[in-house]
Amino acid sequence: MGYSQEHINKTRRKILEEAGRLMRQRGYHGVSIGAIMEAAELTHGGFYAHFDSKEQLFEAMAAEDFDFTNQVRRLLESDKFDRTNRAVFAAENYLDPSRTDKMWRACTMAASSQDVSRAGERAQEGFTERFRTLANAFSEAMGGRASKKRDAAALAALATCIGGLTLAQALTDDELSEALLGACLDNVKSLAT
Amino acid sequence: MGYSQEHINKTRRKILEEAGRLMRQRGYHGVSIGAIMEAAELTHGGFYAHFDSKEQLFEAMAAEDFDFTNQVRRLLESDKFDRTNRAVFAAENYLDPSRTDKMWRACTMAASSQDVSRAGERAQEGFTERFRTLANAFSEAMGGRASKKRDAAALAALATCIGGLTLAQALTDDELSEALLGACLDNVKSLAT
DNA sequence: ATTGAAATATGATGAGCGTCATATTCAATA
DNA sequence: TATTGAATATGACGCTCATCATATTTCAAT
Repeated sequence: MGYSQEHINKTRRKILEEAGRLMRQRGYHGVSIGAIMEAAELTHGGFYAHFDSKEQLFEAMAAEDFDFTNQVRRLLESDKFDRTNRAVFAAENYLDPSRTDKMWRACTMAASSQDVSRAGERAQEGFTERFRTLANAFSEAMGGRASKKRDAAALAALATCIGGLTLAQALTDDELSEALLGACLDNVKSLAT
Repeated sequence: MGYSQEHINKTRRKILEEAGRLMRQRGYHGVSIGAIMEAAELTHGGFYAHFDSKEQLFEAMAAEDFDFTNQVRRLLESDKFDRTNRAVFAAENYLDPSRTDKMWRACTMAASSQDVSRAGERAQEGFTERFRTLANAFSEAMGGRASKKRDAAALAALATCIGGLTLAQALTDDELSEALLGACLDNVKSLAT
């Protein structure tokens, strides 16, 4: 009876993807349920068949999130690039100046972390778990053997990348923006070796 | 006739301060004009005697901003601390774990940069100018003589500090949070020498 | 003391919001 | 094919919001 589980999952995922895209772009309070459902090619009322509330949607988005952050993590974990330092390769990818484009707000950490810090504990917990996973992947993708020191370097590198991209997206001066991204990349390079 | 210029200026500044505090804490869309004016001990209608719109208020806040960022900049520029590296001293101050407290969202760069990146060009211009000033002050507070390399190191250090604090504020795990701040500080130390 | 322009307060408007009650449509099952 | 429970659509609710028109208060200049 009713729709197939596959269709339901697909719809839920579509809503999550559009919600993520719009919330990264316009912020949590800058997007309405109606706008999200419209982007998912549904009507506003049906939303509550998939989520209990807007807040719960944000929690799911912060935790699952089909976004660029996860792409980077997969890149870090892939063993296709082990010839050289994978962490540096990922950072080069991440700090690409074209990411500064307003339409390219693809990384939740660089676009919505401040919304997360204002959200409830559940959203923060999901975000924290994702961050921890990313930090581990980053550390393992760096040079040298596993150590507290390497973990710390990975944390600093992450902060540099995410902070750099966040700030670059807020600057109007393209020259300054690119200088910032370049400086961040250099910093990651020296941290990774 | 009417109120003294001093009183007007004081009121305008009070509104700006409360707006800054509330917007850093709850986000641009999370605060109403009414809430801001109430915090400034005025009523909502009088707002438009001081600002044309909410957007213009945000522009003024991003540009002037009586916040912790400016305190840090003044610390960087002060020559009271020239015995050792002022940049490291400022970073130690900035990356204090107690800043993670939700009530302590004092730095515009670590609390509102994502709102700025979603705002109009005027707000971004003011923010950019403030960032540039801060970056220059940071570079001058670092070890070694002036150079492009030192400027780049200052940019990376800024991204690390601001990114680190932003992320730490979004994490629920205090241990991870402190490890992150510590790793960022270590990174700034090595960048500053 | 009077004045008057500007700051502040009051109240209203129209739009948009999250949520929910209800109706309709769908497709897997019997 | 008929049934049925869930997904989706429609429409409405109460509320909050930014903004503005209007009234009131303030106090420096006269």
